[in-house]
Amino acid sequence: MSNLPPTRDRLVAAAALLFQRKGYHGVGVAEILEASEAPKGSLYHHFPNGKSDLALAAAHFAAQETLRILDASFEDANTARDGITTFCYKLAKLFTLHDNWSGCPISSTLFESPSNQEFRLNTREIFQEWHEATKAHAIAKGAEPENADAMANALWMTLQGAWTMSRVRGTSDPIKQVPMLIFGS
Amino acid sequence: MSNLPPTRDRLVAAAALLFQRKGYHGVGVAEILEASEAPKGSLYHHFPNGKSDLALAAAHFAAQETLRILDASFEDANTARDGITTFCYKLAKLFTLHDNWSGCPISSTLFESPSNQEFRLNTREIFQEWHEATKAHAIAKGAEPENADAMANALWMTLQGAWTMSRVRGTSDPIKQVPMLIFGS
Amino acid sequence: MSNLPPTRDRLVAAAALLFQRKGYHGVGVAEILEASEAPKGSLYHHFPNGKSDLALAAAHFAAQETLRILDASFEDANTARDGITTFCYKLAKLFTLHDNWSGCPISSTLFESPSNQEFRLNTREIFQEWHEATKAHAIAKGAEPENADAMANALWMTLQGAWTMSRVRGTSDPIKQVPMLIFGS
Amino acid sequence: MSNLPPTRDRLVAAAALLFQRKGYHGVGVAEILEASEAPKGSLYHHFPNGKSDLALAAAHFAAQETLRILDASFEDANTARDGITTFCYKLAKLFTLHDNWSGCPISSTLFESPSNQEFRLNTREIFQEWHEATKAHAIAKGAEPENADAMANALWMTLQGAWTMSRVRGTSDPIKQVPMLIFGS
DNA sequence: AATGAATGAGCTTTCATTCAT
DNA sequence: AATGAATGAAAGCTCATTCAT
Repeated sequence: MSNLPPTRDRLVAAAALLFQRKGYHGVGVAEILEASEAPKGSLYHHFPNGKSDLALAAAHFAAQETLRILDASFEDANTARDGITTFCYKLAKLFTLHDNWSGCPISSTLFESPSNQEFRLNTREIFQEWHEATKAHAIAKGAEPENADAMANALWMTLQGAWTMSRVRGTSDPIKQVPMLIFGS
Repeated sequence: MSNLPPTRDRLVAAAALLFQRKGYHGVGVAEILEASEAPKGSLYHHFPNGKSDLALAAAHFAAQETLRILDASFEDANTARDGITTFCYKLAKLFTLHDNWSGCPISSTLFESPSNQEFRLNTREIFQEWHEATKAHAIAKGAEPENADAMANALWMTLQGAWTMSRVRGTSDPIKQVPMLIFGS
Repeated sequence: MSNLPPTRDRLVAAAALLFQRKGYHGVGVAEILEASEAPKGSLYHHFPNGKSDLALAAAHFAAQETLRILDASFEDANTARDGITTFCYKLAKLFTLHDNWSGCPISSTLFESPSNQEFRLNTREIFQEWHEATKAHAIAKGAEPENADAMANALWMTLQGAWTMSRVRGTSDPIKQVPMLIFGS
Repeated sequence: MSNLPPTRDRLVAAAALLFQRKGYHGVGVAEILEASEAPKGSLYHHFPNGKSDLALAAAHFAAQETLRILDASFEDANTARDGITTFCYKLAKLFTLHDNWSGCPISSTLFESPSNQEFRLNTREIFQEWHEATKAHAIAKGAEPENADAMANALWMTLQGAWTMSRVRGTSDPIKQVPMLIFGS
């Protein structure tokens, strides 16, 4: 009867997309329910703590997606710089696909209220994973460990700024500028 | 003759602070009213379109504050790098004063605003002003125009990322790293 | 199986009564909620568009009630005039029961509705039903089709005026005058 | 400097028009102020009791206008029927000019809430004036006093219904039907 | 595992009015 | 006679969540 993925998965995927575009407080549960074609009562069946549980699941889901893109970017790369450059161009393409609006999937989803310590901790954990993965890829492509660490740090910091700037300017150009900013022209 | 009625000013200042910390949707009008000690009906007298109007006014107010800090940072600077470094340290200090939480006063305030289009227009305008002011200061301190432009671009992009990272990590370290990231160690 | 949830029914019945007496803008949702002993959130569960949706439902509910009174009035009538006269007296009695105030249940409810266009569509539909039912009854009691049509037209137009006049004068006399006005003394 | 009528007159005229179209509760004081280009604070200068005072003034203003139209209609009439027919056609024309929407200027303005005894009394008074004027005109054109009284009664009752029906159907036809309904074809 | 009606606190906004000048 | 800023009660509505089935 249904080729759709299970309800839980649909909820997570829809939530990830919506939170990334409109922020945690900018999306209502009703909107997520409608977008995922999930029945009204099922959210609290799968996520007993409701919206915040769902946001955490959505953030971790999006984090994995991002890691997959990172891995793919380094697959055929000769150098760390190559891998990072490919990664940024893939993100730029995604940004354009998402109507030139969606930002960092994690900070958009989990980061609107200072009082939520759990959100902050999850964000740190995810950013740490991203950092480690990037560093490992750089080392695998021949970078010195110390250098690889600085590179990963510069990448993710600059990328955060680029996501913001791309949203403001309505173009993916800032995201594409990231490699130049961190490696020099 | 040019001094606005205090109520309006109080509303704008309170809104700027709150939006910067909690985001547009994270702050209710009741909270702003309470913080500014303004009666409920006054908001709509001064800002007929309500919360979104107030957010715009708050963003422009915060933008001017930021410009003042920039100007002060360059006052006693010998070089462009000096001025930018001082500016980042002043922002880092402010960040710490604000409970290690508040981010870019503009994107925090306007990012989740109902209308993306209006947000973009106003934010671009403000960022453009910041860019031009920075560039002018750099040139005044002896930088080549072309170089000054690149410097301003790198500053504001990296700073956006640093604001986000500082919020995530709960420390002003990322903001302090900005000069190193854009000028090299 | 076909009995709607009581909450929805209570809302509609209470709204019909209140709108008929005080008009669309003269009744607040809080008043309807209180009269129907329904919790605040239920209204928007059953009527997603809120007050205006409820007013439409209330108008259609009241229209059916009115049709039932019309049918009952013609049940034991020998002639069309008899049926119409009985109908007017029944309405006059209801008017008195309702504190000499309530007017046409449809125009009272929908006249000030936000959208003139939607009001017109729904009111025309209801008035058409009333007209057809009246005409059919008249024919069933032996009236010529052409004559029955004119009779129905005269009845409903005059009755509208009588409802207004009765409200102004605070007495059901104008409603009782209707048969005389349309048939002659 | 200004060819505009005095502020008070502009307020009354604007209010009369707006109330006639949207009802007492359907019009806010802000809307009236804007339509009459009156300064914000002047309403309570001219009408110490505010909106309700203004509505009474607007109703009496509209009542005089209507009387003027009635007088004009009888000026060149040979019979009472002629005068009434002309009057109805003039009103039908006005109805069309007012976007096929505005109803009886008095009941629209003063008649939305049962609790307002003052409004009800003023409406009765105005309707009485209309009735007397009509009766006097009919007698002047040769009608028997008793007949003239019945005629006036039928006119105003049917006209109230016709105003409602015209609004519902979006055409002035019901108003034009009035003479036929009260005099026969 | 799944459902949709029910819930009431809280939201932004509109309202007619009052005040100081 | 005239002004516009100030006012807070009340408006309609949205929200994330809970409940009975």
